[in-house]
Amino acid sequence: MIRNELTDKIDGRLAQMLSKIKGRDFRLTPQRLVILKILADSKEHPSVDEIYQKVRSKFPTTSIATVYKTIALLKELNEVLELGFPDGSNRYDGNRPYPHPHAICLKCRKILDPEIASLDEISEEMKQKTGYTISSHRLDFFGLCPECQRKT
Amino acid sequence: MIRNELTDKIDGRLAQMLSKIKGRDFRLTPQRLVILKILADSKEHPSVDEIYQKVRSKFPTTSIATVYKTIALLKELNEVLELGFPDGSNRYDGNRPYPHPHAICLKCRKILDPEIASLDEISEEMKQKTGYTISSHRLDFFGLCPECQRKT
DNA sequence: CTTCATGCAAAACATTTGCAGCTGG
DNA sequence: CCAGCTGCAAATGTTTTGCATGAAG
Repeated sequence: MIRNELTDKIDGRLAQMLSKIKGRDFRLTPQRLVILKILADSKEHPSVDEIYQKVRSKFPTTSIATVYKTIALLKELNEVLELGFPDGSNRYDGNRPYPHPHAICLKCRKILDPEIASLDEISEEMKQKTGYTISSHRLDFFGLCPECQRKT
Repeated sequence: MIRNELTDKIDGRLAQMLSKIKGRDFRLTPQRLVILKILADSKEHPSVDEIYQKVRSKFPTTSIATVYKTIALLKELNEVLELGFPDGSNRYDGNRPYPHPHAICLKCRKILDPEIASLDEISEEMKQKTGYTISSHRLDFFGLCPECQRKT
């Protein structure tokens, strides 16, 4: 069996999701399992429709309501991060379900998750200047990815 | 005539919007002027519906389509910042129509615009790590405002 | 006068909900 | 078994669009 850091991490995410599901009396249906797998390995930050199409390729009668309901469940369990956009083109990250910065290409919509230091500093400064308690954040940078820069 | 830094700034924003409007062959209707004024002085980051209600108190026959169309125009002219949220509760800032950080209360939805240093650093780090060109960003912190903390 | 803007209603979307029937545990 | 899930369709809520009428410049 082939094992490496990457597959271990994905398996870890799926296992984590499964344990949360079983923790309460939620059920593991075949459709749900497929959706969990897609999201656990969601480096491309898929949209609802992309998830829907993938599930249907395995279970053609699946309804989009099931996809939405499963995502809603995972959001409740804090096992998926929702990246909402004003135009409704929402994207989901089940691989890193906690707030983190994104680089978003305005042309091809590719999303990267770079590691950025010093976010804690800003968070602290924010607390002090506003008096708000900070429980989460959203940090997105918009521009052109290297590939789309070349094509322009 | 009473003048101070604040009213000057607001008047400045309105004047800026008006000059952009007249710059091309866009027309200045009474409804449009009211919407511009509301947005130029939008420290509360109003929603579409809040703007709609205010305009209707002055011009009762105004349609919500006109509000949407005017906002779309201002977005094109880069004279309003749209803060979109996944649940469709979008908010607008015509006072500072450029990207800047927000502190958003999860309970009462009050939004503050604190001045935060060192965002440029992060932007630079982002460029270097992703290879993206960065043309804009979005930085929101979510938590409870001081008032809602007291009530909890 | 000649566009462009308004206001209305319909359309377009994404997402949610209600419910009968199905099924995982 | 039976509570929870699925799939369908209808409902919801927001934003957009088409078009006839109205008004800014």
